[in-house]
Amino acid sequence: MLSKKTKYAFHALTYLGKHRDQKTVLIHDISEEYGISHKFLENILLELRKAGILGSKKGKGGGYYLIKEPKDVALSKVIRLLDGPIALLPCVSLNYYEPCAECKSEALCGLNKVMIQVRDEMLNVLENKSLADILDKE
Amino acid sequence: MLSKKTKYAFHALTYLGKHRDQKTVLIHDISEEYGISHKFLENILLELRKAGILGSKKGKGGGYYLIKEPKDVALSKVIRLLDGPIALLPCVSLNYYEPCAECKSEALCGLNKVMIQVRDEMLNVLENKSLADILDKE
DNA sequence: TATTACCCTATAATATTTATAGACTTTATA
DNA sequence: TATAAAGTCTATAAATATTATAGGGTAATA
Repeated sequence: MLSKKTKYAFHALTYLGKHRDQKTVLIHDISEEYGISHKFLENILLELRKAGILGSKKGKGGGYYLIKEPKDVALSKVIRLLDGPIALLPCVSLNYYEPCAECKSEALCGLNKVMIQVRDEMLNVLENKSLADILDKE
Repeated sequence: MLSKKTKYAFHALTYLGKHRDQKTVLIHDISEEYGISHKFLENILLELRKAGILGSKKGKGGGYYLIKEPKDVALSKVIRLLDGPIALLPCVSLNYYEPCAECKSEALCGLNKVMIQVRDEMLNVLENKSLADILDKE
């Protein structure tokens, strides 16, 4: 399951996407809208900014804004950023690969093979759907 | 990511699948083979038994054995049993449905729609692949 | 009837996730 | 230029979930 962090990130991005006409949006406004702790959200937005998805402006009149086109923000990117691997096993993760501790041989592991399929099916959706697809439906 | 519990369950099932010729297999043998804590594994096997996947026999000469054909043990069943929902959001889970706390309207939620797609793609593999597919490759 | 091996519940240890705190920097504007 | 607004950053606390252990109970076998 996606963590709250990731869900909150999607909510924030949706809100920012809907308010692209404004120069900036306050953390406060987003946290109010979804009932998210201001400080918790702060950390999330910071990560999104460091990843180049959001921009920010300090000081009075400041806030956050989308720096990318919604269509260029793949859902997979957001999930990986906040939650880490999308794959169900570390040994089939493209971005966070690690061998499985108890596994003797990846080549001979039947689970490994199936989980590669699952991963690819998931990515097929998550890499090709973007913030734009979410915004469309709201 | 799958929990250790689920991974251990798959290992145990694989081991039991490979030793179907024997009447029973000791917890001990499985825990040795994969370096899993005996007691931890015990709880897992118990759950698999309660779910009707394994049978057991008490006393001397006892142990566990597969009660179903490997092809009839869908991977999705094992994951749901030990890990809970396969879906990435509670609001799109078929077996563990819950509304999302911060979500105002499921019908208007863009994430909801995409995550249904992801779930279906995952299930497309996990419902149709079984223990038999894992055994094949080992 | 002694021994083996699973049954079951409770609890402890650890790790992860979620949330909070507080001091700091930048910016607008009165 | 003083003040208040708003994001920055790091640390830590609280809550929750996962992983592991403990120990007595029950059934089967020889």
